[in-house]
Amino acid sequence: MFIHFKIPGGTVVRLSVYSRYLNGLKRNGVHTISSSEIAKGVGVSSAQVRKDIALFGEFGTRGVGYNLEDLDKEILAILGLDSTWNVALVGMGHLGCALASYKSFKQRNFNLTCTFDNDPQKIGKKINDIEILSVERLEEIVTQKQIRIGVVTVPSEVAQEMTNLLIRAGVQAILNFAPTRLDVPPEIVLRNVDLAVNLELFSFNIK
Amino acid sequence: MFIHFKIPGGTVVRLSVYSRYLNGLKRNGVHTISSSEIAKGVGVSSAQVRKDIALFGEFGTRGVGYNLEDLDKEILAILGLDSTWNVALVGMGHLGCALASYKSFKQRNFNLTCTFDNDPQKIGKKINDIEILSVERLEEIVTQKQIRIGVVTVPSEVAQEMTNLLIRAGVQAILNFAPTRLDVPPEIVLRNVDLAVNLELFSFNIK
DNA sequence: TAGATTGTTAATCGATTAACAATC
DNA sequence: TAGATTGTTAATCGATTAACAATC
Repeated sequence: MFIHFKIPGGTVVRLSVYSRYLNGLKRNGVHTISSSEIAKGVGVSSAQVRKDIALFGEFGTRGVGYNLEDLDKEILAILGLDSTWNVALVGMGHLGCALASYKSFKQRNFNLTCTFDNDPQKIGKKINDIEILSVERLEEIVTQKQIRIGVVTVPSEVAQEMTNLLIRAGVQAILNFAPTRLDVPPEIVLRNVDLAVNLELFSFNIK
Repeated sequence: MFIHFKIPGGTVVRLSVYSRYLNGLKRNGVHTISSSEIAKGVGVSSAQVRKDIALFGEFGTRGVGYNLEDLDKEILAILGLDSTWNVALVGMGHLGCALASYKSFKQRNFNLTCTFDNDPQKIGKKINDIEILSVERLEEIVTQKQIRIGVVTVPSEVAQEMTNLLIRAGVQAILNFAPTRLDVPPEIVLRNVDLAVNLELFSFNIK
């Protein structure tokens, strides 16, 4: 699929939401679903649903709706979830362990291939069947396994260093949980998950 | 401060970012800062910085810039971070423990007052000086301590049940990490942190 | 006064919503 | 044919950017 125009960021987030909603429905033997049913299920307008989907092609039938299974497959393909993605995780503290045991990842075709830490106490142990390896071997192994996505759950002080290692090993996207600004070359896709910001939106809203 | 017009959601997120940037600067003895310096520091346009700030009042001096300390205090007050917020956390698995040890919360005036779990093995233990209590006591204690913010880090199956308990106990805002849609009354502020969505944005972007 | 930078208005841009022709 | 629902266009809404008068 070649998309040569700009897709709004919001559309991609919503497609991800639609996708999980459709996944949850499938087992009930439903075969057809309308944009307004999806809209109701996830809390957006039906026009929004149709617009988001129609950006990528004509997947529905006028007067009828969308075939559930087809639509599900199409959206998975749009999101790139029709093939497996290998992921490397650096920093096996509490947050790293939490992510390593997170079942939704595997369900959605993300394969946590290897995890790293620098604590000799942790190296060699297994979390969820994945061995914790020494960061000394990070570059070698991530390169060798051609991993394209890295997750950084180390303390802020070493986050940049670990990021550099991941980039040298060839990852293209980095999900950063350390509360610090990372410097990455423009071709690397960086997303920061800031847990503090969520609470600050609350204090603003309910103060 | 009474704000009687609508504040864009993006503005609040950016104020939170400006605030942490200003906090990081203070020690260097800088007294004045311009919108373009802030803009450069956090990666937005200077017009955006001025617009965001000016929504709440005239905090700068034309021809000069903003007084660093004053601006810092004003933004903290806007975000409601000039007073302490008590927070209750339900579910002391890996993610709960990770959040309980997260230092930025305390730094930003969020006080993790109590944590709950239903595992007898965990109840009574301490994480970061905070005792883990039985969920049976949740309603009683959250009510008594007048806690207004709840964080849900339990498995999806019990997330709604724990949410109901928190709401009955009087919390006004809920931060949900369980990958499930929660039903809450309209007056409750709900935010969902979806860890899977971040990876799906990657697979879309780099596929 | 000349230089700098805010606060604000107007212009631009982009995203959402409404409406409806096309079509099953 | 009548009823339903998509795909798409046009209208609306909101947020960002550009520009500049006000002011130190």
